[in-house]
Amino acid sequence: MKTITKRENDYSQWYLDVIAAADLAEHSVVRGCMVIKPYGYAIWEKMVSVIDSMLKEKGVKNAYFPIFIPESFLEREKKHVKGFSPELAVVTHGGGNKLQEPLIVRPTSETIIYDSFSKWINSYRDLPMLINQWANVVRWEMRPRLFLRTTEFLWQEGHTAHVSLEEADKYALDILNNVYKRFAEDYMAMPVYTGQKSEGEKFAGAFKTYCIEAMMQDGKSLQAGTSHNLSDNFSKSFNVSFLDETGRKKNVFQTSWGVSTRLIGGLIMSHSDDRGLVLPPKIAPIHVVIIPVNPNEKILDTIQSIRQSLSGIPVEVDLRDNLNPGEKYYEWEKKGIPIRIEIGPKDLEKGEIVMVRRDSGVKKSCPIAGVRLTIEKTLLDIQENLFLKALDRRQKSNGKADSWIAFEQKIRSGGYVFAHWCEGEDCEADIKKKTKAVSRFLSFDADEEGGVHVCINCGKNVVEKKRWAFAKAY
RNA sequence: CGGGCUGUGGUAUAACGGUAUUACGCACGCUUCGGGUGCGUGUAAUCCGGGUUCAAUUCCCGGCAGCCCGACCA
Repeated sequence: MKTITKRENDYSQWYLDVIAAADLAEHSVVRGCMVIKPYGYAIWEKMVSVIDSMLKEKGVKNAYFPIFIPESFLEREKKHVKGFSPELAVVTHGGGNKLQEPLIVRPTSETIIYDSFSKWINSYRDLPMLINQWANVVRWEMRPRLFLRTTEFLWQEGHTAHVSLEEADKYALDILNNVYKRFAEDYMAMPVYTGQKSEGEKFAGAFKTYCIEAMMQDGKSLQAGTSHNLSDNFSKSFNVSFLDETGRKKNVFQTSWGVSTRLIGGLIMSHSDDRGLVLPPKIAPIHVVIIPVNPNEKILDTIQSIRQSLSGIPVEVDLRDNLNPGEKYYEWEKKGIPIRIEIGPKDLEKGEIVMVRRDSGVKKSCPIAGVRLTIEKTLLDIQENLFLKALDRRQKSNGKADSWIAFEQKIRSGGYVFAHWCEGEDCEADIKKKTKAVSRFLSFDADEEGGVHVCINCGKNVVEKKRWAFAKAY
């Protein structure tokens, strides 16, 4: 079996090793695509079910739209098509004939959904319209990376229409803060910053792009989710309009927002160690694995009763007789199962089991009688511990810079660097060229600083009182 | 798409241009079982297409794919 070891220079290899060892996914024969294996998919299903119910609580309805988008649809919004055209997969033939108009395999569904919106929305009474789609999309990226950037990926894309720009903006932020941030932090135990993207990093066609952004263990930042205020950019080109209370025709204001299978990449990069994956309980498909040691009938009976007392908690009992206990320990550790229970003759004599935590590796005996309570408490504790560990790591790698020299140095050592910046697109490109880092966000939580500030790179006077976050990114 | 490295059973590896090595895995049997038991028997491979050669895993060209570095990005 592969030994997983994190080294500075082949972090990517470590990441791939974790994916392989945990049996999450593998490369497909199709360039840039991946096969998500059952265990990896179970994690995705868990994410889907949580996010889906959070969205439904907000009144969002699920729907489904075609995978094919007529080329002319994409061309209606100029910035949109310009942003996406380099990475489109195009279908030119169907039924053995050349198509009159090429069909694009959706890279995102704004255009085809807004075509429907234009038919569905007539009155202010139809608003807000809140639609979500769970789907696959295709973007022909230059450099694919399992989970983080694959040619085809799974996601949810939400699309809403509102009566005013203010309402749309509020909604985009509501999803960001109350769905995405909450999911990332409370379920994935992955601390995120919320903020706004720079002009250069904005979604193609958006008025404003908001994001949640997480710091990975190797000091790079991952955009884990985005929410866009599209203003009326798309509704103008797709003629999505309504009559208001006074009978006046107006264009709607729209939002779109999405998270993808990239979240799984974020999960791996946030918590995994040299033994493999580490899953926060709220995402783990299995919470507890029970491994009998030298099992006899009595032990099997005890396991049955423990299992019953744990009803409602997903438990797996590993009864395979062709493996040693030790081999099983390694295997389940690689898969990131939060708690392992060992039970053998010696434990049974004492009326105890051995409980081992995946996050800390701490091993301890506890009485069978109170096992449910202990497990429940430990699961909560693991969930919290993983979040705090990740938060602590982020805090330690954070830095501030007030001079270019300090900026360059801090970028090199990884983590976020907070600095004053002029927000110029050319300036951003220049910073990227010099340091490989880009602006990640203007944090909503950042403090406004008084006094006069100059741009970290070009030295121009800066109006914005908050510092931008810069980092290398995926 | 540019620069670098690489492509051999399921995985990891070996082979001066000459019968494709070894380990793990997998299957079966026995043996073990508190952190990767031991033994035996089996199973299975040169990315694709050209070229040079009596002979190509090895040399050359092209393609495809992976990894790293740029540009792109959820």
